[in-house]
Amino acid sequence: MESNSSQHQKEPDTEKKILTAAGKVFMIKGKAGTSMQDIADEAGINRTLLHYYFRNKDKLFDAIFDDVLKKIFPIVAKVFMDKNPLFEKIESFCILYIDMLKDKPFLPFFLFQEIYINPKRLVGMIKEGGLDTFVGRESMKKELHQHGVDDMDPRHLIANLIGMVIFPFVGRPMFQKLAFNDDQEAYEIFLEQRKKEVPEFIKCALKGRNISST
Amino acid sequence: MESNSSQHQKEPDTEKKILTAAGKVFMIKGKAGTSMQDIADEAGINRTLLHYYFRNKDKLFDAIFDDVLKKIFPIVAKVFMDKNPLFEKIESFCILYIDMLKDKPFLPFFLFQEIYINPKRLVGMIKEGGLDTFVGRESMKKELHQHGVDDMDPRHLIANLIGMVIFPFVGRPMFQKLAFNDDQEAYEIFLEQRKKEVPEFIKCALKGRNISST
DNA sequence: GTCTATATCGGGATAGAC
DNA sequence: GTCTATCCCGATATAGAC
Repeated sequence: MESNSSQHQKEPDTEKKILTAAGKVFMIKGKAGTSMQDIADEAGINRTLLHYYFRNKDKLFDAIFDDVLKKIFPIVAKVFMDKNPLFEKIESFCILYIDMLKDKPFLPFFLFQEIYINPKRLVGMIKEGGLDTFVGRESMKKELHQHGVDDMDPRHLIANLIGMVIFPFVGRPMFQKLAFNDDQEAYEIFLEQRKKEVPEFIKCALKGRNISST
Repeated sequence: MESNSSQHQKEPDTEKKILTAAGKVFMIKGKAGTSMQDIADEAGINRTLLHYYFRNKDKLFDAIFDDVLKKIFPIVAKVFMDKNPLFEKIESFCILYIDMLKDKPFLPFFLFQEIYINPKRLVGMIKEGGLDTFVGRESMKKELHQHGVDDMDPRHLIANLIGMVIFPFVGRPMFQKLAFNDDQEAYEIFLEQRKKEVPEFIKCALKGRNISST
């Protein structure tokens, strides 16, 4: 019988509520800028419960950070590991990544910031993720060659791709204000458009480059 | 005579040292993550001097932030305001921006973060900068038209441009590790290459798009 | 598991001597 | 202008009652 637990709120899962709240607040305010109280407020619970479940702030942050990595790595890896044709990979990357960022816009931000401050994390991260060296670069070069592009380091292509996808999210407040007069709705549409716009841009760039060199 | 000041270290300018140190530390650790002691250590001075010169942490941060804005705005504005041909604007933007970021790699980071946390700043910022509404968009559309591109919102072009330029800096630790096996030197070269690579990529993209639609 | 009360510490800020 | 000493508060963290 668990009828006696009815008074205890029987919250669907306090731990889960904490993780959700912490993820949200940490992402926006950063680790240092976030207090345990902030998280407790966001979760609607007592502050000391955070310690009960996660011992201390560091541990809680780590839990969030690991979680974030688990979500983002498979997506990034897709571009390098997949066996699909180049443009298909790029397209699916854009869709996946943009959808994820719509859900968690601060994610790249959060990631990059923490790694800047604490680069050690990167080492363990990579070993766990099994991305020890950068596989797939040679194969990408080959793919570019098949499209008639021989004079481009694939890493430039990767940087271009990721940069184009990420920017509207990390720079959102500024860009939305300056370029969209703070029209939220228009910006949402813009973000959605980029799922097609970015792959198209890349496709044209590679095609244009190809033609120019013949 | 100022011979009597010889004991006093006669520092070339304490205030300047503070600004330099604060700029560095704030950018890397963020406002919340930086303590006054951190800055004092970086500057090699006593902590209370920071208060003597800037009263409190907020004021010191504001001084840094304003300074950053003054540097970055003219560069960004250049893309929209200039009367040069489109590709020249893009090229000079890339060179200016990349050179600046080589000097202050955390700058976009720092900017975006602060604006995310404190969007109010944006308002005052824009009014000071005189960028009230987004001028230059129509003229950009015209320019694109001259290049045979009619089906592209110039804002996508802007987002692409800025994203491509910024990413290698904000994502540096991760990207350098994953794509360059942490080879610092190779990465510097890569960054330098992007001054040509990005404009070239854009040029080809627009050309490719143009041809495809004819 | 959840709460209240409390210990402890670090960081911001000021006063005042030099 | 620069330093030491000190105040104060906010935030982490723990102990212990329920």
